[in-house]
Amino acid sequence: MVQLFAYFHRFQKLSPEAENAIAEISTVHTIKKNLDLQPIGHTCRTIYFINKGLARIYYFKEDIDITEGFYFENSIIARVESLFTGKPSRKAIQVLEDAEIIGIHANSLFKLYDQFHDIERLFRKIFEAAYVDTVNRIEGIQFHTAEERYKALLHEAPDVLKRVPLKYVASYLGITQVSLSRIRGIH
Amino acid sequence: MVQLFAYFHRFQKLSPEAENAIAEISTVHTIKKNLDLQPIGHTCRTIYFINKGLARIYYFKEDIDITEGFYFENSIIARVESLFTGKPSRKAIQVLEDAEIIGIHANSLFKLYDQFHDIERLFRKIFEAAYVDTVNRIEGIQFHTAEERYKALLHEAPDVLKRVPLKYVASYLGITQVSLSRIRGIH
DNA sequence: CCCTGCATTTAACATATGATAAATAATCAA
DNA sequence: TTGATTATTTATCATATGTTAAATGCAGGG
Repeated sequence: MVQLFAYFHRFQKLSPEAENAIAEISTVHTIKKNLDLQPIGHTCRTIYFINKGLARIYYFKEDIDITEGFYFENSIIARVESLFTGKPSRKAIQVLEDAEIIGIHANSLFKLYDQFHDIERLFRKIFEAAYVDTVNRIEGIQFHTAEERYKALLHEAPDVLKRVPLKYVASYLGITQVSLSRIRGIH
Repeated sequence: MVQLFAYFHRFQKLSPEAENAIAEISTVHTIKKNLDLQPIGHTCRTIYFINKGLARIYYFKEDIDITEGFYFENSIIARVESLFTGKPSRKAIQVLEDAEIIGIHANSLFKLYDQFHDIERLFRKIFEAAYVDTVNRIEGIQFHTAEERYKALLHEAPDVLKRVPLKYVASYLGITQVSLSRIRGIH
């Protein structure tokens, strides 16, 4: 849990009582490469933190596997469109390397919000930051060619290209795998 | 302010004291069509609520005007990538119809978070919902043709096409105005 | 009411990306 | 190591969207 609380601390200082309360509703999972941490069709009731490994959120659009995002060590991963609405998610979380992941039980966490103002504040800040990332990502998608998007990824998150199969990267960039391969070929 | 508090109430019940505190840091502006409510290059320190009218957030990418989003009556508008980071925004807010808008002073609001837990909770929920909208929008962009995106907009937000000049709609959809016109031509 | 300046459409051509198929390359289990 | 499976690249052709230019339509100010 050390890693998790160090991550939290960057957003918000917590009282020891608050940390304990979070620890009590959290469990550590080890999960093998390529397995789904959360399946399609179930409501998201867990917020995950990645200690070790790498995961993606994906869904199917007309039988085509589309990656919505990649998530690395020391980051939070959750299907927020389900977590914050209570609706079942059409998305799944898949682990792309053998991973160690902390799951925080969301309903219990939301109850802690009443008791610990600093916990509510912590997660407010975490999701505000994630919101900002998402807004910035739209800007990246909206008016760039596939090649520009590839180069931006190469520059901003080279780890994705080192650790993730290209077939998953292509849909993340909004193109086919064949196009991605062509773009890489040009250099 | 009635409209504003009715909107808030849909997310979170507030105490009368909390409502008063918000009212005290809020001011009503009337602003003429086509004027910028907030210019490019300044840090966002105000959260706006639209009582009447219609606005967009836009920016320039290599001299091309790009619309990031449209915002109608009874909604919140803010340049969150500046509001939540304190960095200057490369984006502006422009009013597209004569408008009446409530501005909430952000720094004062954030101070109220300490005093009124329910205000912090209110805005946590508001921005969680906005975050979900943004995540869903990425899904809409990622793997649809321009024609599909146009039809989706026609279906989900026909008001945009009725009230907004098409030149602004095109960049919102991630295409040129000529392409949009062609797509509309086919029906 | 008529200009004048924008907004929108139409047309012709250029290009990036998609689709399909086939060839290599890499991975993994036996 | 071998063979089977999966991932990636390469090639060809089709098509959607971009680019530029011109034509048409529309709105606001005098």
